[in-house]
Amino acid sequence: MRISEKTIERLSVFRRVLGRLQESGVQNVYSHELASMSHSSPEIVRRDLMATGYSGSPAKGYEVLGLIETIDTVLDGPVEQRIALVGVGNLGRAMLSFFRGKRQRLSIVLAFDLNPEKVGRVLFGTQILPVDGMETLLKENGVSLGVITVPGPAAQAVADRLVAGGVQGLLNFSPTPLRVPRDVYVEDIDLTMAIEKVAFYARQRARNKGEEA
Amino acid sequence: MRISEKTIERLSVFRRVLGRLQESGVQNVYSHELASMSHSSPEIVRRDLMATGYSGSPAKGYEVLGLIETIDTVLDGPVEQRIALVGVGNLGRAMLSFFRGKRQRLSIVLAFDLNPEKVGRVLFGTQILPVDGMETLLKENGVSLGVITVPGPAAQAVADRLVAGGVQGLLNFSPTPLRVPRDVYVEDIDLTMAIEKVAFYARQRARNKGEEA
DNA sequence: TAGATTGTTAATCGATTAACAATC
DNA sequence: TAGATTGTTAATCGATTAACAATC
Repeated sequence: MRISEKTIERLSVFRRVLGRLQESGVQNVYSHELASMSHSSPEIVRRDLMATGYSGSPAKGYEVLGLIETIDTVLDGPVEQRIALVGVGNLGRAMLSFFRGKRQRLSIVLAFDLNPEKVGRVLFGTQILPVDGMETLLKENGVSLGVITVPGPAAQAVADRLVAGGVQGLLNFSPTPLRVPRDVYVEDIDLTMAIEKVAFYARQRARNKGEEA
Repeated sequence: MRISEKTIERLSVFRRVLGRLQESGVQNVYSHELASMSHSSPEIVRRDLMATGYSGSPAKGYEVLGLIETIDTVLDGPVEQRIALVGVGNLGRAMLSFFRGKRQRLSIVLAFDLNPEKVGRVLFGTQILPVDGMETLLKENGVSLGVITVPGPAAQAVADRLVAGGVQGLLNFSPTPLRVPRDVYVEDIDLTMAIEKVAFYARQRARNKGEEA
């Protein structure tokens, strides 16, 4: 079963909505309900849920609990995946606090920083390590994912070391497009771009609105 | 001229690459060069640049300086847009430091926080304000964009107040899908989702690799 | 002029939407 | 049974890719 990138993103949103439903004691949910709660369309919901292999019933819709388990299997996977974070600035700290205990099989186990003053401190349960023996530590700890929260100019060097340490996926917050081997997956989150995009569309909508009136 | 969402994203990446080229004293650049430096294809680059209305020449490619000016006109727009940030946690601080003086016509002018201990402090040149009179302050300062960096449960209430204050675009870092009027643009950045996506694809690629061998 | 690159048009691809039979 | 929703197939839409004439 091939699951598209967009489907993965939406499953993650559905998962969160389902979590809230479960807390509220809701046992079943229809596609159109899930759609309206997650800014999607019923068709999309049905299609995405089908992709996970989970089936609903025409009478009761989808079982919340079963669906959560199925989505978790898809998103989290059967094996544990360990994450290393490089760059304990504001953004790095945000990621550490965000991710503490969020997912069972997905956790940040190592945090690195170049600054000697930060090294040795413990932040959100994770000790900050020096970048010196990074490759060895990554391998020893079986780290397979990396989060890059260093300033732009340092990003490529960090990526190279993470890859050398055996990392298979990267979450890159630097604005630098990274060069990595083909079999390494990179997800870029460009904060500057995001706000520029918001600015552009807000402006455009305001203009359209003005033209309508 | 209608510019697609993806084109806007890529223009932002091109803009950054062009900035580095300019610093290096490069005056002209070909589509295939820009493509390889920004993880794109020459066709995409040509198409996106055409959308901005800027023309290259077969002999020299695109003028770096002229292109930068054109992209800035598209991304930044002709008028100043002011941003308010709500939630001065780790992520909020990261955004404040990130954005300080990055763009001429795009700046975070107000920062709000619920915590009385944080209120009054000055962070990265911005004074932290209480949420009490938010709507009035937003209007007085002509704020048109909002950045939401509060925990999930508080996000909807914050969005409502920002919209009431006249904001036309939101950058939402909370995992809560926001309900806003149609004419307000919302860009969601879901950090948990991002890392789940990386985990999923890294796992998938590792598996594909194993199957090939 | 020759060669590479540009702007432009046509073909392909994938994702979304619409339509409909199957199911509880 | 009737009605709403599901899984499935066909049609639409948009973006990417490929092909090619125009240009320096």
